[in-house]
Amino acid sequence: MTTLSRREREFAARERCILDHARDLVREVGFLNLQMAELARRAEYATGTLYHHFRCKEDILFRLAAEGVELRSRFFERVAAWAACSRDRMAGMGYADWLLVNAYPDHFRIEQLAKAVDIWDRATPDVREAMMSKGEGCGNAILSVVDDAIAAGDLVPGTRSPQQISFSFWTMSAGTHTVTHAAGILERFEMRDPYVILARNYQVMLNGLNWKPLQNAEDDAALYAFFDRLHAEVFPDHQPAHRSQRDDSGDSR
Amino acid sequence: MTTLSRREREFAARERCILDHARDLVREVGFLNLQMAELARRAEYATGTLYHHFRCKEDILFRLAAEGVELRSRFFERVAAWAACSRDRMAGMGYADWLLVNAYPDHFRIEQLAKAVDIWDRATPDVREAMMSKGEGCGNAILSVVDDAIAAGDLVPGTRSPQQISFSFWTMSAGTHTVTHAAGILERFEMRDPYVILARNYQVMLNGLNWKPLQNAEDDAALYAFFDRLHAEVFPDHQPAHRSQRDDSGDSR
DNA sequence: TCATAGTTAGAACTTCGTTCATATTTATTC
DNA sequence: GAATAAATATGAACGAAGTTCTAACTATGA
Repeated sequence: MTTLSRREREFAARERCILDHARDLVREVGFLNLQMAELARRAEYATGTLYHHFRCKEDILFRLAAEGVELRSRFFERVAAWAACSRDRMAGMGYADWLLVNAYPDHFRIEQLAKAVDIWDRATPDVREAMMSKGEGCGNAILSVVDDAIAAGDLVPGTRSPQQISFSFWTMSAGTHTVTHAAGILERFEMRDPYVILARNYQVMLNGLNWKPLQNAEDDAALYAFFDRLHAEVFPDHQPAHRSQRDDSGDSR
Repeated sequence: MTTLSRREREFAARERCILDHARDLVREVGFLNLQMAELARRAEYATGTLYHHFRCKEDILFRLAAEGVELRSRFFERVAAWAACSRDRMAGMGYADWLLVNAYPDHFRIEQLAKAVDIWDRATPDVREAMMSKGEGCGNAILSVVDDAIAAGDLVPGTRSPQQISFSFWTMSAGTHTVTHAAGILERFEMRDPYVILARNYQVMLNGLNWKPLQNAEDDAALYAFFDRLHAEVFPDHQPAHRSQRDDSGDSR
């Protein structure tokens, strides 16, 4: 029993080691340029050993993607459970995504590549499934906020389903990631702090949906105060994503 | 002179042939699974011949992407030149994107893959640059509508730059594409007609920005009337992207 | 008809992802 | 504690696919 679990521990540790080195390598050279032999060399194992842990190269990518997706679910769930009005909680989702970008700067590219059909098809179905299921928390968290808003009377859904309302915010976040991380875009279309703009867009969208309490979407001071409050109350254990307005320390991507 | 231009014509025709077959193959098996030898076989040329036209596999992808990007620019420019109020022209951009999806159903995946860093880095810089420059019309068209709106007094930019306002709509469109085309997403999160939702989101965002004339974002009849008008006046030469409300023919997505 | 330039062909080369037979380590039994 | 068996690690070898190279071919012009 003890011996078995020790083996399991060692196996898990080795897997962790491989994944860590894989993450580094993906960041350095990209997934397509990642060589299994080089990964094995860095992790100090033989190439064959890698295949005792992962059935193919793509599975490694999916395992990396799963880690980011899971963290995002945790972040979203924290925001959904925040003791704040429904509007602030929805606005907080955009910020949570921003935090994730800081925690795993290259996560978006990994996730995007994993979901590109070409690579999707090559991965093992159960590894793929595991990655997707880690993301279920995200959708549920957002949906719960919409439901709360409707129940509290902050939002009148009208002809829209809660799913459709969630979809709206989802596309804004996904699009901001896409445009921000796509090669050669931001350089051309000069755009600073895309995630601040995303937060503003959330406010505009919330106002457009008549999601109470309405707020002046032009008020940057209020927006940064919101960031400060959200960070202090929900993510005190993380570096803030935003640079506080009166403080020039901190990082903003 | 004549001989030279005939040669050039033949060369161009061959290139066209290769690109057409490449587009088919990408649709069928994906870009990563596209084999140069198979492409050569289909186009009825030798593999070596392909390399007289394209320096590497990735360049083929970028050439395909460029065609879609160029068409989108043309679509956006048409909408920008439409004799309609600034708000309708901005709302029309979302519809133009939808038309593009119908014209080149697999374009988004191609463009997304091309812009993934891994592949981006492998392509020849000038082919990459050519693709990007085809897209300049898009940004300019959107920006011109924002500028017109401000000039006409339909929109008060406040603290936002015209670029930032364009960015908002851009992220919504890009995000809708991302979510719609990513493998395994829509199947899970059941969502019909994502581009209709995108159009609604445009209306919500326009209202949130207080972009005049304000419109009831719940009014689907008005939305479909807008689709009909836009299609009739700007894209009479294309199949409509939407299914008309009283007519069940036509395609949606 | 011959020389030249451009084009095509597909075999050979190269670079990986993956596999597999062998070596090694660990666990069990006498 | 040595011997056997099972599990695991190893890296050379394999095979698939992108790219290159050179010999053969075609068309043009003198």
